[in-house]
Amino acid sequence: MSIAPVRSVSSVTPAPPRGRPRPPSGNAVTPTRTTRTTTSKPTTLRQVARAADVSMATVSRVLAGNYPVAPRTRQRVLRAVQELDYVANTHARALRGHATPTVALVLPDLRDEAVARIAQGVEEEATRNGRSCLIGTTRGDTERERTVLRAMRQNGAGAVILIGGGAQDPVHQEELAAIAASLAAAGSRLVLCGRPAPDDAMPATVVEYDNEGGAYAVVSRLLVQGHRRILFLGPATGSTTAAGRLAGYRRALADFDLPFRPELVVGGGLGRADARDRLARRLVGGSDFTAVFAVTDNAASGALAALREAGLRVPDDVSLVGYGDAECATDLLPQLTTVHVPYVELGRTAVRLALGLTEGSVSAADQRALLGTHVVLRDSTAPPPRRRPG
Amino acid sequence: MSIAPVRSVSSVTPAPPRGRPRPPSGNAVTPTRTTRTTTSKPTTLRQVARAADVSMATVSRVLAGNYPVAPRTRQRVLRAVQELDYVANTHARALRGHATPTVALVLPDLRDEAVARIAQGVEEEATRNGRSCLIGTTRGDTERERTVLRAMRQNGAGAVILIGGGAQDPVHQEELAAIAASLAAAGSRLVLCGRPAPDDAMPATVVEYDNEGGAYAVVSRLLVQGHRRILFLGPATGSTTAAGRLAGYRRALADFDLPFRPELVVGGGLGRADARDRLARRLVGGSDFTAVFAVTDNAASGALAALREAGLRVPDDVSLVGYGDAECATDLLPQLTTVHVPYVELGRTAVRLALGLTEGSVSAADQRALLGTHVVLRDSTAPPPRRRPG
DNA sequence: CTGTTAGCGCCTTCAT
DNA sequence: ATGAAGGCGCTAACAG
Repeated sequence: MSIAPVRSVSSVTPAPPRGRPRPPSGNAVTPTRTTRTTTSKPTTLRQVARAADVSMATVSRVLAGNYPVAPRTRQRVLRAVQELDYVANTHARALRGHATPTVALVLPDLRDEAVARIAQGVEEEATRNGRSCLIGTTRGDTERERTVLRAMRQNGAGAVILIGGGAQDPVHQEELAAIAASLAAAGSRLVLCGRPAPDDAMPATVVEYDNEGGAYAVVSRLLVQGHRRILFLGPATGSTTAAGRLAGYRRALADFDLPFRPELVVGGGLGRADARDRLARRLVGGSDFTAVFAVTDNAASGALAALREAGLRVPDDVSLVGYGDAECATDLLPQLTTVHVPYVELGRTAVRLALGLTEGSVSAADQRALLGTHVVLRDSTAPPPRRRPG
Repeated sequence: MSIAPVRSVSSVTPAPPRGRPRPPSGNAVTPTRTTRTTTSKPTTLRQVARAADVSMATVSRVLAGNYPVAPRTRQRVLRAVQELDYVANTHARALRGHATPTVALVLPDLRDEAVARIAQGVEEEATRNGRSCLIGTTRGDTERERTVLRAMRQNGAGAVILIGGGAQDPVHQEELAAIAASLAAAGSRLVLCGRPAPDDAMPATVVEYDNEGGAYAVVSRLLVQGHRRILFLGPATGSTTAAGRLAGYRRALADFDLPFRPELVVGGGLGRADARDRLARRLVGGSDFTAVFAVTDNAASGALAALREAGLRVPDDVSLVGYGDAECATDLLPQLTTVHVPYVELGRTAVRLALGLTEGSVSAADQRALLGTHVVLRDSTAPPPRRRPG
């Protein structure tokens, strides 16, 4: 309910320049630092060479360290490098063939917890392999997605990892396939991460997690505890993610010889507010279920609120499970039983596959990885009460 | 309590190569796509020129579009470009002076919600200005921080934005200052984001938010409601962030002519678990306060759990406020009154300052921006009960 | 309108 | 052990 009223307290303050003028700063910050205050262009190899009174080749060799150089010359060069604060120009180096291929990461929005986790994994594994990591966001806009992907390709990314490119739009899929092909032709590679492969013909590596299996496991858990009427809270269609979870739900029911009851599918979105509203409406006439399987932890959070408002205790009256093992899962009271998704590892794996670092790797052609999920048992489930509440 | 037991459900599956061999795929993905299946090097301008039977300069001009070219030739060139799937080499272009300077982003961990928000802001503003965005994580390791910063500098970043470089270590600060100077000398710039300037002599731009003011505002709010004994839940020292919030708390008290009572400072960390434990212990002998100011929303979440376990209702018995306006603030029941921090805008501003895009900008030297915070009123506060509970 | 030429900064043979 | 020279792919003068 209460959409937060907002009270402005302090306002934006484009601050004045620092109060006191920078003091002369008695000791130089770094002994060897010269006073190069002018905003100038970076030092070049040639300048270093001149300063050290050697040829450019020698400087290069000293820096590369893969060739014998007289100790005395080396010292001189090194000092000049220090003195001039020389740093090699990456572009020139790349041009010469010594490129450090970049790993490009394209994602909808970093504020999404799952996305952020994958991104963290990607970045870690990328730098672990000496690659730097370029990032671009799309806000879920398919057109922007293509633009960004192309930009990444142009930037010479050695691999492009796409998170959440699961748009159903067939046109977009074709474009994506074209980009993937183009990338492949340039010796790079497209990796789809965290979403099932959209098209079997797309020349892309796919890294996904056992979405359906996780749903199956957590619903089975409820069934084993004795629950027979389990609400599915979330969209039955639309996102492939939700569809997969529904599939797992249904398979679990089938394994227990229980019929699938469409009236136990509530629908709605993946978010908290929607879940809360939908469930609250569903609860007006009392509850005809003993457990709720929410498609996401956020939805579960909403469900918890709705249940509580309806006077139902969790897990005493109704059991509740979520999906994703988000931070909020442990913030809830009771702490939420949920399905853990190895997002960070997903990102790591994506990079490994993209770089061809997988042991026992298959052909250089398309590959695929499926990471396991597992149930995290917390406090939101219990056997169903003797008598149905409500 | 219940540290989640973990049940492994499905395991890691290095999947076999795709089942059916790629079908001939009746229609080519893209009409103009030629079959370049070999993982080769990207097409060069020269190849395009040869294919179109023109000089390299002409191709360049067609692509740049800033020079008249005969329509017929233009067509030929364009087709060749399509045909060969040509993409300009960024490095070569950069070398020639047409560099699109990169914005580098250095941060401890993307999984942190606040960090992710800042990062999102940085990325948005960077691409909005035609810059690509390089990212590197440090895990809070100061040495790694320096390494990453230097790497960014070497990568030719046009600006480097550092999130959370608030380590107290003076040695690190000096190193940082040196890097900042080096960056400045190369025509780039270091922007410290979301943390107060560590050293007044550091040649860096600083973007921060009104940390102390937010604390002052939210505590004032409690005081206005009639609360007189307000618990400060969080570290009193150590992090500058917490220190600033404590300062705001104290100033609010002072403005109400109330003494600062050290026994109302609970201590602990910024996280949820610690807050919960500390507060629970504090509550054994009953509560001697009517409100709690938690330094972070996570801490507030922990506090809520502890209060509930102690049989105290929020806000009926005890009011609770947090800081940061995290996602979880609305997930809690009751929804948490907290201080909103404009993290995304912080990131945006950092980029704008870094790129010198601020209107009415000051000298090119150090600048500083202070963004306002504001209280978000939700449901976790109320006037204190008549009689002190407990 | 188009082609030729000369580098951007670096690395790497090839000569000394 | 060091220097000179050529070229990575591209663009911007300068000719035609």
